[in-house]
Amino acid sequence: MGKQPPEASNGRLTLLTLARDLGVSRATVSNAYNRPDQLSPALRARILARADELGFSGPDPMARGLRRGRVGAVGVLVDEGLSHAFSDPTTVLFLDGLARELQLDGLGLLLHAGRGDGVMLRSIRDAAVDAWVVLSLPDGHPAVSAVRSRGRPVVVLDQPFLPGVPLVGIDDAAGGEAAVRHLLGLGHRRLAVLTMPLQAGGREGRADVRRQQEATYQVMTRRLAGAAAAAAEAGVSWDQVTVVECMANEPDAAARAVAGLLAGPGAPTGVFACSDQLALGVLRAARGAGIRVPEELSVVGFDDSPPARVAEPPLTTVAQPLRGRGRTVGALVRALIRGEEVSSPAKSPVRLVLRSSTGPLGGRDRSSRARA
Amino acid sequence: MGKQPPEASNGRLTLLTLARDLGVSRATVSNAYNRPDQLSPALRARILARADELGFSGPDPMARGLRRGRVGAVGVLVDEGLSHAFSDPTTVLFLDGLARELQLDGLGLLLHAGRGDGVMLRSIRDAAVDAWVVLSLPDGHPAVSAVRSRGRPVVVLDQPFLPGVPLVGIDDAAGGEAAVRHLLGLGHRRLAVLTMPLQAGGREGRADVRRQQEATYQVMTRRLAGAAAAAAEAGVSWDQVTVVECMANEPDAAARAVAGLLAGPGAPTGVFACSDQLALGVLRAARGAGIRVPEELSVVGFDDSPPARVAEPPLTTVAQPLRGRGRTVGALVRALIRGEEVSSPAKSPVRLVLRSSTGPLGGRDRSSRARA
DNA sequence: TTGAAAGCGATACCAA
DNA sequence: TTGGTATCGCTTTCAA
Repeated sequence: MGKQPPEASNGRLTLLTLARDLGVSRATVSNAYNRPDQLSPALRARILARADELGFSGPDPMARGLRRGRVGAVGVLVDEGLSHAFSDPTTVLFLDGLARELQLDGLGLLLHAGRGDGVMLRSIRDAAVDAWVVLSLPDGHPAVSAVRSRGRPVVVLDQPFLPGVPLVGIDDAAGGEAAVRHLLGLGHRRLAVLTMPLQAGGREGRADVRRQQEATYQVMTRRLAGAAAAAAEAGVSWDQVTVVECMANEPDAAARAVAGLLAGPGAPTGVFACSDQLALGVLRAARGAGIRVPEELSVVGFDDSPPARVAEPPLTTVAQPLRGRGRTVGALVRALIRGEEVSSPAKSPVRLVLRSSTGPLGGRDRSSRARA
Repeated sequence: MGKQPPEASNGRLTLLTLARDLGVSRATVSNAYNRPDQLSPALRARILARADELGFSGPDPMARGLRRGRVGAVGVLVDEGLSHAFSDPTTVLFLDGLARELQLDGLGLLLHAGRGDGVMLRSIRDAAVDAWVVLSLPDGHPAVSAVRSRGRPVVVLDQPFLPGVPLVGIDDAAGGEAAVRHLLGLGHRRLAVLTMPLQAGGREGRADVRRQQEATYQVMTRRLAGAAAAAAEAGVSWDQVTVVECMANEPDAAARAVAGLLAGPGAPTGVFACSDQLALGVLRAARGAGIRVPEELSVVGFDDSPPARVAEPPLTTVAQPLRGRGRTVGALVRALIRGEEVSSPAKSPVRLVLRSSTGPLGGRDRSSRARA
């Protein structure tokens, strides 16, 4: 007796408390929860029943986690605040796919949002997780190195590229190229490209080539490169293409950013927005300015998110698998946690979906466009 | 020596490894991380620097969690899938407020979504969290009891009511009442009320009084009760009010649910939708049917979510603090984790926000409404 | 099928 | 200011 731990000295219920109560060893109780095959069904039932009576809800997750080396949670790093992230249907669908896949192994999602300030870094350092998912963060985001130093598996969505870390991405360049080629094919020559923030803390307005090259969001770099390639192919100089950066990946930001552009002289007749969110903003701005789409203005989006389908008019856009990428990332994470080696899967192909937000140049009456 | 643990036998880096390397005790290293005031700045700097060199990213969260009895995470229970939950701006803003508040104590959010199936219950049982937030779940949702039995603090948003568990809610009845009274005040007598699902797994279509009473989403019960009270006050029998239940709290579901209603004879001239999401669906359906709002149809929403402001026309709606409720819940959770006693705060007041989706009966030409 | 004992890695007393 | 030591609650060989 003397050697035995004090009887629930704590008041808290533990495996041991329960074992004592039932007159069995803790190992047996543990097995009742973790290895049903290691004891008789009858005994197991008795244990579980008694546990329920006593209000014992199973082994303490922390202790079990320490012992087993796994907690059953995956940390997810998202840019900016939660409301920012979740206001983007693209992210939401990704997370949904990810959550579903991870649930297969009973893994939960631990969200970490922020710009990489001290608080965020601390909470990354202290988070009890088995692996990490980096959700499209810019180069140099402090959270990324914080996560890497934790020494657990990491999977990156889209960006940043990290040597030795599996990355799930798409062919962004091909997407940008397809979008712009489509506009050019319709006869448009006065083009504008709308980008999400090119660096942490976006800047609104024209982005010159230098700003484009300094982008820390590689996804943007690649889509722009694709767009430029398509332009070059058609003999359109990239300098003639107006590249406008938005403050955020939100319709409002895009609407604000293009308002002046659409109204001015020499306004573009074709716009490639690097996300559907931005494209929706362009549609809104056009509507506000009385510009008809697609008769007077063609708009191409990117993502093929649900709102693209119900937009007015429905958006021509570059489709990428949204929920599917979540599942892909989830599968990689699961494999890594199991200790398997994995490498980045091939980039998902993209596909231009034609809807009614694009049309031939001068498809109808363009005179109403004359203003000022 | 003999008694000392093996030298990093594991290969893994621990406090002890580092302590040995530096020739100090583990307590000192621990203090370097957790109690800077317990050692000289110089020593602390030396320890941290060496840790960085060695790639030691701080104390193991699980071990620390076990020892301290806290992990630094809060479990959040949401209905249905993540994509469902996040497609509702109301939820997103709530989570944003919650996350911000919890971040003050370095607490992360561990998401648990689902209908309460075995997988969800298991992951609740195994989740390492310090407290729980229940996000508007119906009575009898299995996850709720799973969470309670975990014996950690719980805070409920809106529903279900649990004795002894703090709940943050609003005056739903007053909201419903204000909405319907407003419609009645404008002269509307042919009314319809649109509800979110009344039970887990909604049903689309007319909800008779019995169905209304059997609702397991108490929030709906209360809003309907408020609406009924306003009707009674104006001498309108509740039987004359068409109550339609939607399959989900989404515009599409609402649009589907009311399509027939708006077209038919004796169509309502005033609709109270129990959420902005639903109200947006009504606007869409009306537009699709060529019914002008507010000239031919008045629509009141609930929540005052961001889309309500930019809707066409902007929605008259019952405003409730969205992000603010997240902060409130977060503050309660923090207090509970600190071991303080808390009780439910007073219900937030609601306030009817008048915009342009409502107007007097027959405000303009109603003849165009004649059909069939 | 069951039980005893050895850690998992860290924290927080209490001495020194 | 620093170091020893008990303990947090559980899982998992290994014997019985």
